[in-house]
Amino acid sequence: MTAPPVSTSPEPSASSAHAILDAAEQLFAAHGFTAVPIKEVAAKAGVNVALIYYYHDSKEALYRHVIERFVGELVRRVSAQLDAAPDAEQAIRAVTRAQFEMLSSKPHFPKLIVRELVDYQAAHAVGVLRELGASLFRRLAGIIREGQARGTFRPDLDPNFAAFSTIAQLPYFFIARPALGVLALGDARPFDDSTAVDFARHAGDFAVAALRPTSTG
Amino acid sequence: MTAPPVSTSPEPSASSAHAILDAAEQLFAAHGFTAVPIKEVAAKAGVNVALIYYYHDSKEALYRHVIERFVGELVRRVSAQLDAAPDAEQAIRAVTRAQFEMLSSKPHFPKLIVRELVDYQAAHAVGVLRELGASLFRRLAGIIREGQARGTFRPDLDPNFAAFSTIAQLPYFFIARPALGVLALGDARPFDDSTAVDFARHAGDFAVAALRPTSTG
DNA sequence: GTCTATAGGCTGATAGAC
DNA sequence: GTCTATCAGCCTATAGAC
Repeated sequence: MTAPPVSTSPEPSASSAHAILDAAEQLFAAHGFTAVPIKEVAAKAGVNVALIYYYHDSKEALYRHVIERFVGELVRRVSAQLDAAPDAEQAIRAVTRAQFEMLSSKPHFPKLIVRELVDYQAAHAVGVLRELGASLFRRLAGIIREGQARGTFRPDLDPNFAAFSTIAQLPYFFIARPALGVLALGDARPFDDSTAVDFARHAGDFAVAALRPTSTG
Repeated sequence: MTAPPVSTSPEPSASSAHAILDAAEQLFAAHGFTAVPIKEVAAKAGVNVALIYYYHDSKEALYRHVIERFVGELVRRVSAQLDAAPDAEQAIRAVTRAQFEMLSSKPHFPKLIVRELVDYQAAHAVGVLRELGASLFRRLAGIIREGQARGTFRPDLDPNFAAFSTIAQLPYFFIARPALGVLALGDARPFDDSTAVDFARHAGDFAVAALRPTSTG
């Protein structure tokens, strides 16, 4: 999870390349693409501005590379969790758990994703989103559909919609987190980490509860 | 809902003031605060740049005024829907319905809200968010808590969390909408309006299903 | 209230030395 | 690979005429 020690003989530069991507990822997530001058990326990465243009054709290309890198990691992590789930209900919980691990280990991820979604019209990451969709979203929807066929899940919910309602909870929680203290408590203090842990468990519970057949019908 | 005809005798300027706010609202939502030059706001509003500084102290002040205006309207609309709901289950559906009406009548709203949330740390709208929280979120959580006390809702879910899971669905749907076609269908074409109507109904169903007691426990 | 004209700073990007 | 030096353009904001 931490940056691995890089081979020091032929390409002593690879660490700079990583540093640039890391700095850009954090800054773009925190303040947005246009709000961050490359000068600032360079400063945070501890390199010169010109070096960024050595690795990337333009500021926008840098942004695209950042998006591609982190969406790739997101796909890998969640896929691994899904592979290990024994049944449909466990799979639902596995998805929210994987989301939580991802979001809390890299707290700026949801911001980046959401910024990308909001700016989508103008945007960069279509190919990368297609990959994300194929490997994750459709897989989750398929699991729900299967559960419905076997009778463990209620049949009246649309599987695509249910999948979306399931995955929407945690990203939106992390985005809204700074405002949540105000919303729920009338207080400016943001929720602490244990609240996030609790909400992650809740998100699994909520989705499973929605998918189970009801007594009242 | 449309701009009301303004008194034309003493202040013929009020229409310019409105035009500026309208233009800024749309542009900031579509492209973000830093990405939009005031020059562009002026052009879209059909006025001169200097006039914007006549009404607003700075670009950031203009942004704050935009946020305050539309959050006020959001609060008013959702409150009205909640007032009319006869019972807890209807109230849940009323919230998602009000969200849907708001979001589809002003499609750029969720973008603005989310941008504001993402940029929150640096941010502007604390007071306005507190108002939103008091009148809407806590009211919804209270309704859920009441339903639990009466036995119509399952008691094991946290009322605040359940309220959040409920309201997260629709904003996130509208934000992710341009990507949804890709996610679900592997196709770049975005969902049409009837899909949004269907999802709004689903969001109510999903939340109510999650809150009802289950047969399996 | 509304405009024209303009200042001054910062930004993305490149050329070229090492 | 990495840096120094530099430019042209755009951006926020103001002064002042009408």
